[in-house]
Amino acid sequence: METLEKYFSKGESREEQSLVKESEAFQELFYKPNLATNLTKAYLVGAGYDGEKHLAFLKLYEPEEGKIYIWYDDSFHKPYCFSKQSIQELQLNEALIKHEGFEKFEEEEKYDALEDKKVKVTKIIAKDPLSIGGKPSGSIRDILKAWEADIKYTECYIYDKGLIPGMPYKVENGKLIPIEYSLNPQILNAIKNALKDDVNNLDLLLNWAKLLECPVPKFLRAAVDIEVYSPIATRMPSASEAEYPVICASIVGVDGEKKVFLLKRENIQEGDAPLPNETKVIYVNDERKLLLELFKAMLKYPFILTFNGDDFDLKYLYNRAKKLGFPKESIPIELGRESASVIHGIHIDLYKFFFNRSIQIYAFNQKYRENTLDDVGKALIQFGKKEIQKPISELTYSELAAYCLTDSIITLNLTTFNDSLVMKIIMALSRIAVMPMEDVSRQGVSNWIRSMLYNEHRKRGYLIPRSDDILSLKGVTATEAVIKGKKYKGAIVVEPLQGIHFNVAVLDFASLYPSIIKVWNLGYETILCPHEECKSNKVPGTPHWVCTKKRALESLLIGSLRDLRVKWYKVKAKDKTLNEETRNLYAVIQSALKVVLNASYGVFGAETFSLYCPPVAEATAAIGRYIITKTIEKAKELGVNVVYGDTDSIFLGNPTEEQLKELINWSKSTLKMELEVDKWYRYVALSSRKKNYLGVYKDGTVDIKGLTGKKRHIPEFLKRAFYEMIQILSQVETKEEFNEAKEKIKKIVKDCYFNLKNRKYSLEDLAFKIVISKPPKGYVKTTPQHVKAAQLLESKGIEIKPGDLISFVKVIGDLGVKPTSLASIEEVDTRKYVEYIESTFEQVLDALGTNLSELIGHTKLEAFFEG
DNA sequence: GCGGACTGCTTACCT
DNA sequence: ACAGGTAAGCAGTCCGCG
Repeated sequence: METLEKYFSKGESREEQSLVKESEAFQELFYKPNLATNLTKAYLVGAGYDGEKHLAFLKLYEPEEGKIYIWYDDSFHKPYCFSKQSIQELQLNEALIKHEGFEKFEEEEKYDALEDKKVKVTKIIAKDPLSIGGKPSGSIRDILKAWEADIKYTECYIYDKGLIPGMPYKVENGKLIPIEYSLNPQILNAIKNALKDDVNNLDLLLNWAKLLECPVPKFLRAAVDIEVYSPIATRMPSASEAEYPVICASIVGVDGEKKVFLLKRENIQEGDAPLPNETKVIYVNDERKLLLELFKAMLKYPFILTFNGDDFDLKYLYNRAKKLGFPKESIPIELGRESASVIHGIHIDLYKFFFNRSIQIYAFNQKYRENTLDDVGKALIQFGKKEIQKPISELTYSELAAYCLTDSIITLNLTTFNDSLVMKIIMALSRIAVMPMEDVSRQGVSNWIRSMLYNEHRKRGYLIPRSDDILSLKGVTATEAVIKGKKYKGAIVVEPLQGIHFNVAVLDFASLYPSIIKVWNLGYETILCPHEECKSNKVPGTPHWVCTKKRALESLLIGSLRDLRVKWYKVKAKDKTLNEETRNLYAVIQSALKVVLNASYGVFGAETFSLYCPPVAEATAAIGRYIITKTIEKAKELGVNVVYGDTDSIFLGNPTEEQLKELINWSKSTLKMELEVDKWYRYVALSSRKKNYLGVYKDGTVDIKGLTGKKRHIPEFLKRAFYEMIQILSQVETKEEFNEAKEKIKKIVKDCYFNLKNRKYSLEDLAFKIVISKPPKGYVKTTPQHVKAAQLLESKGIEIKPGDLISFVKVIGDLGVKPTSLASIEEVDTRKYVEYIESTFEQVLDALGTNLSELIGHTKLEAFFEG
């Protein structure tokens, strides 16, 4: 049996016994920033505002030393906003003139894109950011109609100085100088060549390429995790109260350092849970010492990673340290309203990053479904949380250490796997969004796009429009949505032609909506523009028109990013002549671009987007409908059988190469849209349902879309039976072979039914697993089954939070359901499960031109087997 | 008082 | 806090029924 002895660093642990004089110990933690006076190469990773010095500052990361340097603004840049009133008029505004934060006026000329004309504006300069906006009342933006008054000051600073977060800079005698990155001539030529069709915005495009191709440094980082004592096992201690002691903390560095700090408590056994070899286990008698040592260890790493550190770990540490009498300056943590930062560097909360829906779907292809460290870890690095059988507070020292350490290891590894993929994505997004890493990793895609567009406005001297002005000028939609309560009509789904179709080509438009925004010049300034002569340039299917005189910034930016992704990064990511590392890099960039592009249409229809402009979104969707409709017409004209289509794709039954070529060329020349062959199926099984099909590729791999058997809430036993059926269908090559397949499917259904009736399946197999999206009390209109189950769990004292996965089985009785953990196999309502078997299989049999009753010869499974 | 038709709610999915 | 469209199952309501 191994004991913890070997992990002890004997000397250190003796030292722990006698606490150094406290004040001296705290002194060690007092943060002394490294000031940037001369640096040869450092990356811009953060920005802030120093309230005492009244100066903006930047955080520059020097990767050779692994240190962060602080650089203070040397231009006396001040926060400001704009007014359309003249200085003379504003002079009469007493509240403004006498405002304690007001400094001075300056006259400026800006381009007002909403009106398409130059405007004279007055720049109202303030002494500090809060005076512009942010005070509970009486900020300058509250006393008059102001423009650009709700941009975060650090962002404002970054845009004005032309800085790009994530890019390298040097400092010479205190002066900050960008390090120009130039593309190597070979790459430059290759890009030019790939994009030769789009010469008009080549410069913009090459500028993006420079940002994206510029190498990313290695980040000296460590993951931190803590465990807190809790008197009630099922309850998470509150981070704002920080009532209970931190009993364990771990820190795992990318340099291999692994430390676990354990608080000595009474009646806790050492235990014999194994730990990784180089782990340093440090026991302390005093919780203050534990925090002190952890803080000291954190200070060595400029980048601190956590999983939910904003809301828990760092928040808890900060509040706990204060409670234990730490002087404020000795706590290397600062709490914001919704985040926690580390004073000496950068804190990245990976929970926030992985929780981001766009990241989850487009960057990681829905590989993880729940937003727990366990689920994300298992999905991305095949490494889940340590399983524990007891509450945290009852674990032995070694179990606790192993548990806590594992969390930090997973957290760190989530940023190291695949050649630090996650760090690279964050850097790429940081550069595209012109937003520091800490913000980009916490905020959603609509804020990234906002920041990208704001920066471009500033760069070009555009006045950033107020949301209410956009809305009052261009807030109206003209189409009616199919779904009640939606703002406008969306995409078309083609009625599927039920049955089996062999040799089906699936064509789709590459990035349809971004292409539309590019080709049709869509943006808040060009839709419903003020020019009489543009009014005839109508968006099909709507009364809206689009400007013919000015190019919209959105169209320009989204268009160039789209071209770069489709024609360069996507192609290079698949280029087998490149080595794996290079290909990977291209893949990372293309997926970051994908995340941004996929949202670029939706944001215009999202009220929370600061450039919200519903007719832009409506026009995009309308043009999409026009394009797919015209394409289907053309295909039919060419004599091709269109069997299905959805939004940007059409499924063509057995087309000739000639027909495909003609259709693709027609699309390019007539619609200005790039249509391409995306997939080629050996056969597709279409039921009568939309968004619901099974496609088998020539090599036998299968695409399953929308079928019940694939949905993640369905019981495991049914999923297994479903996939057995898929396995059989994947082997079918010809029409004739379906008969044989049907026989095999019949057997699967039969087996499934008998196992169910004879209660051969475990409760786990029978469990439905449904996410509860609100707290159980939040369901006032109806009480769905998973909520009933959740209520039962709550009555047993189990905490249920939004986002939890509720596992329940269907049972006989009034409620009809029970949580899996509280049910027994005898009370299972098999009839309900039989209905599920029926409907799951019917979906596929429907497409095969048969059904269960035909297959089995009876109308109901039950009747057939019982009879 | 009960069952069928209907609407609305909720979740999971597709593009 | 990116959008709209679709499938499925269940909850709840209304209506007819001497």
